[in-house]
Amino acid sequence: NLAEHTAAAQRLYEQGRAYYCDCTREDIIARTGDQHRGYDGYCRDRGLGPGPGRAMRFRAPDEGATVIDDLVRGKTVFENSSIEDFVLARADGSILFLLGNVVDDMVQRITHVIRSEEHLPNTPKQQLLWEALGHEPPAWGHLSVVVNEKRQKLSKRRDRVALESFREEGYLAPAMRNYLMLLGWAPGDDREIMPFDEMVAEFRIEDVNASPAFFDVKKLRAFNGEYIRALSVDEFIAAVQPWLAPPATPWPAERFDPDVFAQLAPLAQTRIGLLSEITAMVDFAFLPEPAVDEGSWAKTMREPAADLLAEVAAAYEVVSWQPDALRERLESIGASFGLSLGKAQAPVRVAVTGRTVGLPLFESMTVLGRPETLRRIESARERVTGLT
RNA sequence: GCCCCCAUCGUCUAGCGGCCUAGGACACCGCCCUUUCAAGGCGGCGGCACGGGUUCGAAUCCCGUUGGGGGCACCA
Repeated sequence: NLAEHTAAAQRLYEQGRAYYCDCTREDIIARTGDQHRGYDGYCRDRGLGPGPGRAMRFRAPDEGATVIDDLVRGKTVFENSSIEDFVLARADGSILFLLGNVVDDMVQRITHVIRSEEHLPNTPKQQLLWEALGHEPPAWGHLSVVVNEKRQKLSKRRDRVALESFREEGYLAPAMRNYLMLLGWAPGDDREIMPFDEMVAEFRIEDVNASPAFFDVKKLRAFNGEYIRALSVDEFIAAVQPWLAPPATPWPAERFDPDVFAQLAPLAQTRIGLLSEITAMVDFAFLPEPAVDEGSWAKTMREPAADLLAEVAAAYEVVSWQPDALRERLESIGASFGLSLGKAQAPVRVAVTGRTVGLPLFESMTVLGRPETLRRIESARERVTGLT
C-alpha cells in the first residue's frame, strides 16, 4: 500500500496536522538533555518544507486527552501533553510503521484490532492518526502477554516458544489449543477440557482478563494426557507412528512389528502424557535385549531372585501362554517364597523388560512370546548367579 | 527518568456489593483399586498483597502504598 501510505502522509501535511523537521537525534538530546524525553517540538512552527534531511512529524494535540476504549481493559486515558510529535515519514520519504499500519487497516476496512499489550502505548498515537485521517477508529483490544516463571514476557531467545518443538515432543494440537485458550479466559461452567467449536461459540473478547498468565507446561501435559486417552486405539496408533521409526527408536527398524505394537498400544495409551514417551514404553518388545536399568536391577535382583527366576522359568515352560495363567503361576511360586505378587513380579519384570515400571507384565510377556520370555528370564538368572 | 498496564490458592482461573465458611483445574499429599507404573474413584493442603475510604454490607467500587510487567527510535 505504498502509494496510500505516502498519500496519507501528504494529506496530513497539507492539513497542517504534520510538519517537516530537520532535527537529528543528537540535536534533540542536546536540547532536552535526556534520550527518553521525547521530541521537544522544536520545528513545530518553523514552517519547514520538504527537503533533504527532513522527516515528517505528526503534530500531536497540545491539550486534552486521548481515551482508548479497550475491549479487554476498559478505558485508558493518555494525556495529549505526554504524546510527542512522532515521526510519520523518514527523510527519504519512506513511511514508518505507526502510520503504515493505520493506513493498511483503513484500506482493509479493519474493524477490530486485537493485539498484544505491548502495543498499548502506541494506540493513542494511532487513534489520533485514524481521527486525523477522517476515519472512525477501530475497536481496540489489548491482550496481556504470556510470561515465563520469572513473570517476564516470553521471548524467542530466552524461552521455549516454538510450537514445532511442542509438536515434536508429542503434544497434540487440540490439547495445545485447548490449553492456550484457557490462558486469560474461562468458559462459564467448570469444564476446562472442551471441544474447540464449543469454546469458539462461548468465547467473548470482553471476558478475557487483563492480567498476564504463566505458561504452565505441567498443566499442558496433563491436558495432553487427557486428549491422548480420549483417542480411539486406532487413532492413538496413528498418532504415535513418528516415534516408532528411526531416528526416534533405539531398535532397528526391521525388528518393529505393527501387530505386536497394536496389542501393546491400548496398554500404553493410559500411561503416557506425551506421544514421544511411547518409545521407551514398548522398546522391550523390539529390542534384541531389554535395555536394563541398573538401578532397577540392583533393587530387584537380590535374594531370592535367582531361585525364583529358576522356578518361574521351569513353570513357564509348560503353562498355557495367557495373562491369567502366567499370573497364577507366578503368584503361587511367589507365595512359596513368602512373597506377595507385587514383590514376586519385580525381578521377572526387570528380567523381561529391563525396568521396574512399565506396561502390565503378564500381557507384555504374552505378546513377547514364550521362547523369548524364557530366554530373558534364563539370561537374567545366569547373570544373577554369576554375580552371587 | 517519563507514560501505561496488572494484582484471588505454588500455577491457570470462577467471582462483576449480600448466594463466599471464596468454587474449579493443574501440581503436591493421603486413602481406595491394583502384578509395577499409570488411568480411575474418594479425601486433604493451600488464596482475596497492604492501608485507607464508600456502604447496613466489599474479593468485588474509589484512593493510596507495595510488588510485578509493558512501552518510551527517522525499528516493527
